[in-house]
Amino acid sequence: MTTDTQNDKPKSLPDAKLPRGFADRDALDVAATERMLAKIRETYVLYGFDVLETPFIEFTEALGKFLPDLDRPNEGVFSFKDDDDQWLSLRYDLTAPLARHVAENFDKLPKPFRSMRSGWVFRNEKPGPGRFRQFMQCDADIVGAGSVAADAEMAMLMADTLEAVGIARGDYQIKVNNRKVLDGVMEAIGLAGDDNAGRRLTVLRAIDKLDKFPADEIRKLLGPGRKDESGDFTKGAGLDADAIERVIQFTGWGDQGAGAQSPLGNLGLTLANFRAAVAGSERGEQGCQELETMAALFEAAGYDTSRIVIDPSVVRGLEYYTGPVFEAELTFAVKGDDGRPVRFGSVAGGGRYDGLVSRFRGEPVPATGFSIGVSRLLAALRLLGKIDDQAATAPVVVLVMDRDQIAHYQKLVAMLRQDGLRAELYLGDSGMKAQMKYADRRGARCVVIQGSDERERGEVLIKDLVLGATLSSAPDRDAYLKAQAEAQFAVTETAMLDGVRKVLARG
RNA sequence: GCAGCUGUAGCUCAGUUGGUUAGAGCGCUAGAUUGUGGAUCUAGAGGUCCCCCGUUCAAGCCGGGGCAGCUGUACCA
Repeated sequence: MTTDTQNDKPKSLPDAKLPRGFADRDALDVAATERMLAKIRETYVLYGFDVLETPFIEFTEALGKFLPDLDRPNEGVFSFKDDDDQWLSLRYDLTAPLARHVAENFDKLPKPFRSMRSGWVFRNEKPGPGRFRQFMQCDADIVGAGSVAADAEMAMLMADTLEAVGIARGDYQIKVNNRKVLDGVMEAIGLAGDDNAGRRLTVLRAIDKLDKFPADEIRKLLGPGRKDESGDFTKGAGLDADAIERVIQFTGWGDQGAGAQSPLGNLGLTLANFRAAVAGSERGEQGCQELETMAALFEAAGYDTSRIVIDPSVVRGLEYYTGPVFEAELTFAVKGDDGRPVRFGSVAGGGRYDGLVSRFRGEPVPATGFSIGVSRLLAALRLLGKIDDQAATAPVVVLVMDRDQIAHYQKLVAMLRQDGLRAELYLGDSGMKAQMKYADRRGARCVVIQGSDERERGEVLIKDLVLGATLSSAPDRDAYLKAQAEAQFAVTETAMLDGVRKVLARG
């Protein structure tokens, strides 16, 4: 705000640019997003969820994102101080606001409470491909249902929703795991207790990277650590060889029929692996039991392993998930503009978070839900060419040949609009050639031209720009004009609507 | 955050061992075409060589420090 700095460089103009991670969205983007959102919402509604809308801004405290031991919000969250010195934040997901809403209105709400929300969320962190600082999510959650039947329903809804937006069966996979199983594995390798909390996190993070790195790289992360290709070093969990192999074994690497790199079709074998890995852990056994129940529900509802699988590499966020977790991934390769494969990560994810509402209320309130990354899903589908970017019907452009006749041109435009045709008058200052160029850029199918000759005869000239474009290879000027005559024709003003419609109907 | 790489026209990039007026292609604007976009030809506009400091008679080029972007990695509700 210092005017001094501005005085130093009086001639410097502000850079017209956006902070990274933010993007403008044009008419095509907006239309495609709205179409996709409509399909997602329709599916959620079918499952009985009610729409809820919450504000972009909440008390930072309500979102629960203060830095540990600091009187300051987490750096990943956009935050500012209000007049009354309270920290406010832009929401970074749609789950924390739901927890606040439920806690605030607990007595009024029917329970279990089925809620869906969609909208922009904000994260102050480094963006990447398919990763923005403002992006759209669409959530569905059930609060007040502790049974894994609710979790199973979430996984099935994820599958149905992805199919509703046009992803074919087989092109996606819903992966399910259970945090209790992971906790059990930690116990089994001797990482129980508060002392080992840090190492447990490191191990879980390493497991989470199974779909990113080969098994040997994971071994390094579980053991001493790993260098990336730029030579940067990541500290490992420091497990001994035995424990490393137990973890790797749990994930199913090297085993047939289970694990991230093996076919996931055999749920029985996967579960058997899990049971072996958590042997001796009560919590781990409970997790296995839950997964088994869910698997039975999937089967009964007709969701086979081509849609929903149990996958040990799914970890999800480390902060609040307490039971089943799920994640949706696209299973086909996506190539970027440069032809290199793009890693998109999961397009949807969620799980059981029994602690989130009880944070506000001292009593246990079970909840489960998931979130679809609408922006990311759209970006992936666009790269695949699966978004039919049908432009909004391009306008008919009425050219201005004689400036003193603007009123009359306006009248022609009004006639088109009254007939329901998207139409506009050229409002710039340039000559006819530039006006044609303008119409071309607008993607207009045709233009309406009226010079003094036509006006005297009470006619307009309608030019088909698409047809006109195909006649560019005329050998000489005469042939060019002659060919052009086929692409443009004169009609009386009263027949203008029919003429324009005729051209538009040419497709 | 950490590491590596890269910053020259709107875009993609050349630019010699440091040397005078920094170039190309594409794009843009206009003319050739009584009043016609896309092709061809011609002309024109457009630059703080990322910023600052230093070395030098002389820096787009060399040195130091910033900043920004890209990639990897970390974190990710």
